[in-house]
Amino acid sequence: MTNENEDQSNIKPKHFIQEAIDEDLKSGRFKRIHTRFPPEPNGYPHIGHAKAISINFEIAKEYGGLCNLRFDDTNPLAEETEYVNAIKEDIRWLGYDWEDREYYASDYFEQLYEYAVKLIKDGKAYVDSLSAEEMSEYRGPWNKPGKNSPYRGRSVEENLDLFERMRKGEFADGTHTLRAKIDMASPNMNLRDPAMYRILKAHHHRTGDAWCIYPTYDWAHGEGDSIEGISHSLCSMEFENHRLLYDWFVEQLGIHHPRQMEFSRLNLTCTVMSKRRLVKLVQDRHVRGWDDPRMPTLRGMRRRGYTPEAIRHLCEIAGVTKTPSTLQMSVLENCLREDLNKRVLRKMAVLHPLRVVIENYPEGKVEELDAVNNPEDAGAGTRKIPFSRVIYIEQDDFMQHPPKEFFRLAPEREVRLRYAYFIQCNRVIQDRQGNITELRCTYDPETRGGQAPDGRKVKATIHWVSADHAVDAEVRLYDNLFSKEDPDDFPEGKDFIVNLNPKSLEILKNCKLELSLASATVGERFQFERLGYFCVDPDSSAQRLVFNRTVTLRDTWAKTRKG
RNA sequence: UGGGGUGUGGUGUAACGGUAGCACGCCGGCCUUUGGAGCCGUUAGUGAAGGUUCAAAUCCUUCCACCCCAGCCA
Repeated sequence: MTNENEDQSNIKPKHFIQEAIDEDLKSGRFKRIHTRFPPEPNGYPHIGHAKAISINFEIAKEYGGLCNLRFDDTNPLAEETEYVNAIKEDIRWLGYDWEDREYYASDYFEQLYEYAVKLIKDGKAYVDSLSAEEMSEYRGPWNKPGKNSPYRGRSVEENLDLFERMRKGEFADGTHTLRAKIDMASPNMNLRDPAMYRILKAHHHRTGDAWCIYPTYDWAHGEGDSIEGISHSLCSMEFENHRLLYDWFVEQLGIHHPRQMEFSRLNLTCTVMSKRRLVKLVQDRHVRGWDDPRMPTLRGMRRRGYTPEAIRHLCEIAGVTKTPSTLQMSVLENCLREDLNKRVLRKMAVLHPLRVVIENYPEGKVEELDAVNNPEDAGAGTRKIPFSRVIYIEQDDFMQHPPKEFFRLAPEREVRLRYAYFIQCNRVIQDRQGNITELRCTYDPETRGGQAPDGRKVKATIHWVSADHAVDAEVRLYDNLFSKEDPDDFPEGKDFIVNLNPKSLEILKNCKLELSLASATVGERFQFERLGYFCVDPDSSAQRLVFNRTVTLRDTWAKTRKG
């Protein structure tokens, strides 16, 4: 039982769409809330789409309403069944469910045709026979009114006849269009007699060859919303200019009138979101494909190891506003770490192995040491890890001539091997080029488990893997795809490709993992202690494990090292 | 150039005429068998100029900046 005055600070403020919905419910404009997510099946969803998905589904949930999935498939030239499947898969992965409400704009083609006939009969639509170029000329520029098409005055009968023959396929592509008769002088370009149908003798992914005229977005979208009984049609800001037209169509038809509201899209630093740019990255092989772990596509992020929870949380904290904005990648990374830290098992893995021989440890001896699976979750328990005379540590964890802020292993210095013993470095072995190839150390048998009975402290704890028990693996390290926060900030005469981060992918082939990782399965996520979060890539086989680094741990040492 | 929209610390977001708050980042400290996590603290903001008011991020006026629109794309 909570007291209403108890803690006002925990009440989440409502965004402008929620406030509008509250009013609409209060005024009786709508009795219940029904939203929809309306993707065009012409590409793979990315994190920007995740925001639209989450807004629509979350609002429906919050108000006890429903959210439909509706494919906006009015352009057969761009759309494919492969994409509808991909979109469904990604929405489900994000954690949203449209139940049996999977609709298609193409479900409404017949109804739309009848609506169009009604508008023609009412004298509100006409068949135009201007070419695309002519139509553009007649439309005029922003600051001057357009001119009426010479065909604007056709009789209802002639329009009806022509429109029917358009449907029958009597005319070639592009020879006629059906246009709404609104106002060629409107300052809003969308109202200058917008096209409603174009002739397109193209195969549609669902209706096949049944149609050779296809409705435009403006003509189909609001009507689809209306047919489905949508209350709030939420879309991104670029459709704000279309709202007058949206309203005009449903008003003329006298059908259920949903309320369109616009919010600004989600942008992220160091990546690109536009379809055109994403296609270029894939086509020109700057990435391996749509599911490349560096891509902002949901399949890319999934492969990288992102959790749906982290993505949903990002959408939540990004907020819903009309302000154009770009979130910093660190916000996403923080959402991810927050989520992964709580639930993921810790393992030890050495990415850049440096061989260490513990000279006073008996040859052939193996001990099983206890390690904590997740310090954030006592229920995750412990595991045994093998320790022996030869181990690998991270190359970065040793410095021959350490600066004073470095407190890992160095000559004559003692550190703790996590969950094992204190070791001290006695000798550095180098090859002819001066590369450090091996360390000779001694351990203190009294420090088993990591504590010295004499109370002696060490300044660092480092991770390690027993050489004889190590699992070999490939690890792929990812960094931002673009090195510039804004990839579109490029010199004149160049394009965004110049801002690609040359170090966005680094492949390590000789990594040593703790034994228990041998049975890891594709998609499983772990924290490699002191390094970051990693997940098993589908490229893994029984012979060879492949891990992706999802995100690093926060690394304050790396920061002081640079600064 | 016409229309539509948006301006709050570096970034994102609160405030609905009454103490400019939160998150990420940054910087510093505590703690630590992960230089992780956690905890504490610092820094920094109302696009500009006028006006109304006891009081303005909020209301009014003017200006400035940025985004969207001239597809038979969505």
